Amino acid sequence: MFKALSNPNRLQIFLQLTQCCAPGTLCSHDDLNVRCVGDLGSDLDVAASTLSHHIKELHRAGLISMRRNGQNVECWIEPQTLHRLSAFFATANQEHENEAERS
Amino acid sequence: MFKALSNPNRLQIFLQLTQCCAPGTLCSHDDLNVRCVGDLGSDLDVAASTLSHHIKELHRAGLISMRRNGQNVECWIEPQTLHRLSAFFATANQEHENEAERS
DNA sequence: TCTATAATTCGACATATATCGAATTATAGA
DNA sequence: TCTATAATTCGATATATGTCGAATTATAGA
Repeated sequence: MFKALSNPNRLQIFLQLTQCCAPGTLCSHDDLNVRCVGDLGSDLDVAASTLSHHIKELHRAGLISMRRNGQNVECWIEPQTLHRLSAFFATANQEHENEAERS
Repeated sequence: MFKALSNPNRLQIFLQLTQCCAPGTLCSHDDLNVRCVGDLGSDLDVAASTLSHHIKELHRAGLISMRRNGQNVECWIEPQTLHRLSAFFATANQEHENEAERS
């Protein structure tokens, strides 16, 4: 899970899929951030094979889903995993909130 | 940041420091989870040198703080970093919350 | 059916990481 | 000052990871 996000290129891909709309806004149904593999790698400067490898890692970690659509393979965030991740840190943070305030 | 959490042993150390009290409870001032290096490695089955290395990595990533106290070096969670991490995923998750509900 | 594009698989290789043991440093206490 | 304990540093090493290019597969369209 964290291993999948530990590589800068993979984190970048993850972020691109996460930030589908303006921060704080809910993604509308048809505004879903579905991007094809090539698109995700367009500003990444890695070979296609490397890109494919990273996408696969993110998928294996359960962070993204993918589906072939013609020549393209579309990717999107796996919302449940994102939710679990969010809940995990929220819980951890709650216990330490009073400490953070103190500085 | 995520690289620091990507190693199972380091994640374990991080979790030990995070879970200072019952989930959902606020750590009281004097209940702060401060643990010395050796203590953190006691159920980890790695050499002292390896443990030291991992602690250093967590520190370099800003996830923990440390201070020498006599023979021991005490470690604790860096609450600000935990807060930022929590906020990051909370924001990301908010945009995808409606998707998660759909399944 | 042929061609172009998107993506994946595979093998090779350089670099990064995790790990250890030995030596060293810091400190407490006898 | 000597000894024991906690921790760190250092060098060595095995394994994991990121990367590439070439070959392959999947699909759309001419």
